[in-house]
Amino acid sequence: MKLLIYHTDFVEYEPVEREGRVVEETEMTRKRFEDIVLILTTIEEGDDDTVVDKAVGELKEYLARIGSKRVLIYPYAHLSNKLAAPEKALETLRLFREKCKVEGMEVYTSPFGWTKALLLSVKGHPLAEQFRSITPETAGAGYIPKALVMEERIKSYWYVLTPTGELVPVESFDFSGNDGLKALATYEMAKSRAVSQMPPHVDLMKRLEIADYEPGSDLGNMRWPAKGKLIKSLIEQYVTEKVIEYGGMEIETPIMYDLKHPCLESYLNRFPARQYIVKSDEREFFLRFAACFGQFLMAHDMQISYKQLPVRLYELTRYSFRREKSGELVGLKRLRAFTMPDVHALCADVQQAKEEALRRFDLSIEVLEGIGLAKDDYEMAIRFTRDFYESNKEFVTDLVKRFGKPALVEMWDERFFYFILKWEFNFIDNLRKASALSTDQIDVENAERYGITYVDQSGNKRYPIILHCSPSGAIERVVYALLEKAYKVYKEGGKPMLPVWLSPTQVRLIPISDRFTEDCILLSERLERERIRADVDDRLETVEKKVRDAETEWVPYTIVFGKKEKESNLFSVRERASNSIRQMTFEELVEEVSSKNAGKPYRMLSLPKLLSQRPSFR
RNA sequence: GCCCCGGUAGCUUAGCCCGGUAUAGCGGCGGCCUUGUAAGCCGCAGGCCGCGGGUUCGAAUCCCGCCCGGGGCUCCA
Repeated sequence: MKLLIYHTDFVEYEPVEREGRVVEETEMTRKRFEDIVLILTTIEEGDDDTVVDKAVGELKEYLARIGSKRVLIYPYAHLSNKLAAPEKALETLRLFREKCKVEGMEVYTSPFGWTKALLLSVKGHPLAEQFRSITPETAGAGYIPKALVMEERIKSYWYVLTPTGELVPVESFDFSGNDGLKALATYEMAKSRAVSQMPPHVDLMKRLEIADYEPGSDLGNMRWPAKGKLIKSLIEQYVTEKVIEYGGMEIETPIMYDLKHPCLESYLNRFPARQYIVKSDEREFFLRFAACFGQFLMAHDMQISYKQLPVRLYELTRYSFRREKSGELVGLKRLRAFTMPDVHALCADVQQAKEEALRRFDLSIEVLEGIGLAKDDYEMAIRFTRDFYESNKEFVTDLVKRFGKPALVEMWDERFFYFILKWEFNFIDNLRKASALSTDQIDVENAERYGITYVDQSGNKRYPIILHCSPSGAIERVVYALLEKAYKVYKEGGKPMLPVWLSPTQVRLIPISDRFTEDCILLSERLERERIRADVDDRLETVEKKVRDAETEWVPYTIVFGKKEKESNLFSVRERASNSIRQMTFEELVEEVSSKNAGKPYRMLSLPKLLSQRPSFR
């Protein structure tokens, strides 16, 4: 049985002619109904009493939600290609009408067996259009992906787990001194992601020419002018280097996959209607929303011995795509196209998976630390089944102990997802909204789904456990976190800035007049040879103006260069972080900046060295 | 989809209630100043007031429709 339901302002129909041998008698007049629920009903082969009961139940529930009782039951054969025989269909339809009346609905009917002219006006609210498919087997709602049905049923139990292994129900945990965690708990448990005000990073990303909206693209697809691109590239490079150091094998895979690929179909159901679809001739492809597909398909074809485990595959996806709801997209926090480092580890068994997970946990903390986000800046959430916790308490506690702060726990009675454990680090922004940065999952399902195997000691093929980790989270989101963090500093009276290694201009040279521009250019070249990004503000502006502009650009070191500097080789270095002017030699300056760049990637400034030559991106 | 708010120069914006084709700052351009640590001075250019229609002698302003953006709600086929 199929029900296509419309909540309407009005419906009009008029019988035109008899269509089949089984026909109900009716008046040949036009009928109009105001503010009524139209139910286009198709009776299919095998529909019985239980189906009707279920349909009535669903309908009743629906009517309660929209607060209506008036229904027009309208026989409509076009929702199925396996119609019941007409006699049987009419009988079932009549039963349906009767049961609806018994349930207290105000039932109107249109005649079975007629071609009818139909005019309707559907109300514009979210529940106004509904579809139900009810079969004897399920006697349940169709058309809803399994994962979503399960998600509805999932009951979460919330706790806080302390580094000493105490598991406290969230409502009895004392959050004093753990304000960030409190914000996370509130945010998570409400399950709401909508944003109510503009977060401060949005203005910053535009003003600093880091990122901006691209009106010519879809929502959540950003443009990155030169400074932003430099910052983004540096973070990408840094994360990649750290993952390779950890043992990741960097690979690259396609961004689009066949919608009909058997392995992908069920995984796809996890995110119904959230993909971009690309049509190419007759085929349809979806744009990947994670690196999993490419890596799993690659792993499927690999020959792996137990001796090689864990095998670690790494890709930085540029991009992954998710068609997030428009209301959720603000600035860089949540995007439809994002850059995601993703490292999978294939592990022999749960024991090896746990050991590997700990390494990746430490890696994630280290990566965030290197980027400039300390443990104070984020909170941990960890999710698992009760079962897993009971038999792996020591491991779970070890994770929280390594984190060193209490963590929010979401616990389920059953395993609904493909993972048995998942943790994330959540950044809390200035609006007290949380968003996940690093994450790792222990996946016990996908190896089988994708046919990924390794050969064990006795020559048998076995399915590995797969860990899914993003050590930093989306790169764009890392930038968001850095900007939000800077704003927090500013709000508390400090000077907002990016880490020196990420600052596009690290040293700004300000010649006191154009007589010194040449000296500044030479000095900037010396700095560049030391892998320090320097530029020269050669504009015919006052020193004050140029200093001010350097400050509003968040340049970490500024040198005003004039006669004194030329003669003494001692510089007055204006340092943003300490808001002071320090006398330094060239060597001391190089030493200072280099120490902040140590262990981090370097890229040249991809902007004209002379500020007079630099166009504005906005 | 519905509700609320908005759309004026490259950017930020005044004017709108109460109709008379528009204000300022930044930025850009030109000139003066050759400058010592957060905005030097003078001048110039730049606007189909989101689009379409209506009312009116006359619309940025009032009315209707639409488009786009931000937010809320809701659905997450």
